[in-house]
Amino acid sequence: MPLSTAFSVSADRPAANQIVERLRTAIVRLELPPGQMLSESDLAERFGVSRTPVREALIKLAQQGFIEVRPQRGTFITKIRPKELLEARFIREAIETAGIERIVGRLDQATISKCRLLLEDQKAAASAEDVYAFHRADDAFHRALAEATGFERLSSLIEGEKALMDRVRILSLKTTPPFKRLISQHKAILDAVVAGDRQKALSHMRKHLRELLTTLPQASRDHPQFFTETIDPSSDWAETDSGAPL
Amino acid sequence: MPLSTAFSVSADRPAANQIVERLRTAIVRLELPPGQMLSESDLAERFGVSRTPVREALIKLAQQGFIEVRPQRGTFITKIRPKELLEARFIREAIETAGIERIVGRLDQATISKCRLLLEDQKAAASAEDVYAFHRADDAFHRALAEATGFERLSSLIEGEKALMDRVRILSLKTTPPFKRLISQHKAILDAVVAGDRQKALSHMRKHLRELLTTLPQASRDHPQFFTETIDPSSDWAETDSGAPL
DNA sequence: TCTTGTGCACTAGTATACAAGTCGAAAGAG
DNA sequence: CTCTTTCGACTTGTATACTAGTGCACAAGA
Repeated sequence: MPLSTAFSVSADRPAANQIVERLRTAIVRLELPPGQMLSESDLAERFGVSRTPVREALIKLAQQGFIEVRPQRGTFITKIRPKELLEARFIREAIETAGIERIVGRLDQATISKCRLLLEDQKAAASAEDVYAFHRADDAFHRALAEATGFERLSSLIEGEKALMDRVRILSLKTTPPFKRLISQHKAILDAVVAGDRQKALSHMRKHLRELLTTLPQASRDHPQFFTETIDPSSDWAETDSGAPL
Repeated sequence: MPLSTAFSVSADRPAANQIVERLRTAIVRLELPPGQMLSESDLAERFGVSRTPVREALIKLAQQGFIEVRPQRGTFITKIRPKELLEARFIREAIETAGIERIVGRLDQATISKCRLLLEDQKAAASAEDVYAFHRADDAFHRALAEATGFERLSSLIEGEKALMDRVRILSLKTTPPFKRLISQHKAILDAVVAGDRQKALSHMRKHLRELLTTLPQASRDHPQFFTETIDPSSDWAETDSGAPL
């Protein structure tokens, strides 16, 4: 979403929700760069609505950590905070491995088929070099596994943590997309879960998650304006996982 | 907060935030009963402000899961959903045990002192039979351990999950407060963490968390109007933990 | 040149008015 | 009595106007 683009909202559902979705997508895709200031009145004009629904959308996005409202000063796209991403990874490892524990060897056939289909989607997106399609399929794969636990909020929680990491993921997918590696990791996780091999499933999931931010130091140096700080790859920034053995 | 009470907000900080805090406290303490309808205009009148800040407060509370907005119909305090509580417990077990893994044997002296002080607070509150004071000290204890991981969002995440369980906790604390049991569990967790006994610390934390909802079936039968469904204690409702051994 | 003040253009926060949908009670027809 | 219809009193959603605070440009003074 270039900063000058005009959008319109449909009348059949609340404008605020539509604005949330559009802005969130634009933020995650870095079309709205971190640090960028947002003007409520400007957004209202571009969306063709009044300030009220825009404000309500911004409140929601602020609670999700995507924007920061500084009273009487302005509203800004949050810069990427490496420490926050490491936390998100930690939290995801804790939750997603707990989820694995719960579903290993107990996946129903429908979920297995769904996951295998999503793996095909990922392969297709990788061949087409469609970063966003791959991204969507990746999300859906993790969500499918989370939903298989029978816990509804689990997937939305994971999605929230994922979203925080998405901007860096987009950066790295654009430069050096490790499509094949990610796909094979997903396949390994799924196979182990289906086979009921608890240790293997856990270890694959842990490895998968711990690798997600390997591009963080490089990205923070390539785009320092997007980050609150740059990360020195030689430092101990990676020593933030659970410490559990793979 | 009885339904007819009038409140006022101070002018030195955003009204919406003050309203969020007041309503949240009232909801958690069941002063605003689950299922109760809230009127924006009524709240505005009682707080002495216009509908706008009230609406913004309600949006935030809705995102936190405390209220539900049904367009053109009304805004309601959410009823307690047992399944949601079991999820919250599952998530807490995943996250808090991961936190324990990270801090076991590595607590600094300041944190240790702080935690011991909070244990004293809990004892004092138990003696005084002050449910809310105990509740606050309990929150602070878990938060202190979470913050010791060095991860800032961890404690706020835990607090969110705790808050969902708080209404049931308040119910059980009011009828049969297991103060002493909770305190000794806290002490056992802390001692094991300080001593660096990983297995013991994990097992104590797991046990502590899994016991938190033992009063859920009783509470759901005593106050069915607060719940979306009642829980049969003989059912397998408890079989929702991670399955990890104690 | 540097400092200081002053005003203007911006910001978010709040108040108020109106629009659009929902539900129930009362009125009227059979 | 029963069913139907209509009207009105609610609800949340949105638009608009106003308030109060921030910061920057720019001019006036040393």
